[in-house]
Amino acid sequence: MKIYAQPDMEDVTLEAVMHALSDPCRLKIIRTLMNEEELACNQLPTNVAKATLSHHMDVLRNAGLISTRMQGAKGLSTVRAEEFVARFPGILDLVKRGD
Amino acid sequence: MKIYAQPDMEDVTLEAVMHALSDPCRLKIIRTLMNEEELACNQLPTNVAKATLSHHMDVLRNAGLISTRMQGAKGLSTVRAEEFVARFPGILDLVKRGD
DNA sequence: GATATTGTTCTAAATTTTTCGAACACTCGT
DNA sequence: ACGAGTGTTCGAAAAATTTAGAACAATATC
Repeated sequence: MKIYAQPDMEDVTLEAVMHALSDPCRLKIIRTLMNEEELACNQLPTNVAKATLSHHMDVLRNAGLISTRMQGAKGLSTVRAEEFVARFPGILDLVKRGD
Repeated sequence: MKIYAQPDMEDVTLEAVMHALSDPCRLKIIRTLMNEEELACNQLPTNVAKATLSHHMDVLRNAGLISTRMQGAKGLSTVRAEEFVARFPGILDLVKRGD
């Protein structure tokens, strides 16, 4: 069973966050997860191949934006909202607003 | 005399902002400009060639982050702090904090 | 056990970004 | 007018990102 490592929020850099959120596909993923609680990859609204999506999820994880837990064969992901907001206040509000 | 067009802040997208601030060189430029008021390109702390710097300044301008006015042969740039904060609250504070 | 589902990893191609040299235009000081 | 300084633009190389097909591992379902 795959264990997803997530960085300590302390270790996440603003640069990594900015990069993670500079891609339309990843932005869409985060926006979706902010509304829908916990979702598996195949519930996410993308048109990319699964290998590509897997990569995007990795970028988001490494930027401290999401955490993923395995439930059976599925990896359920959520936004690390509370922690993230504590470290980078403002960002998620802007993402949510989305304009 | 070169006139620098700057976008209406309304037209700036979050994605463009995120991209602009995802580069270490550009991040450093903004941080410097936040402390130093108005600076010409050659006052900025970079190790890149001038053509490269010119490109970075373009990216920052297009993301609504800076404006540039000509004074003689120099282009003096400043952060569009007030406008930018009004549209994207939180971001500049995080950039300034810089950790 | 056989088959489908879920998602990762490897490898590589396509695309985008970053970079810079050289040529150019403009301003300033002399 | 000349030379130095400032920065843009063109053209192209280098580097990083995005993308996906195929093989794979693990779980779930029948």
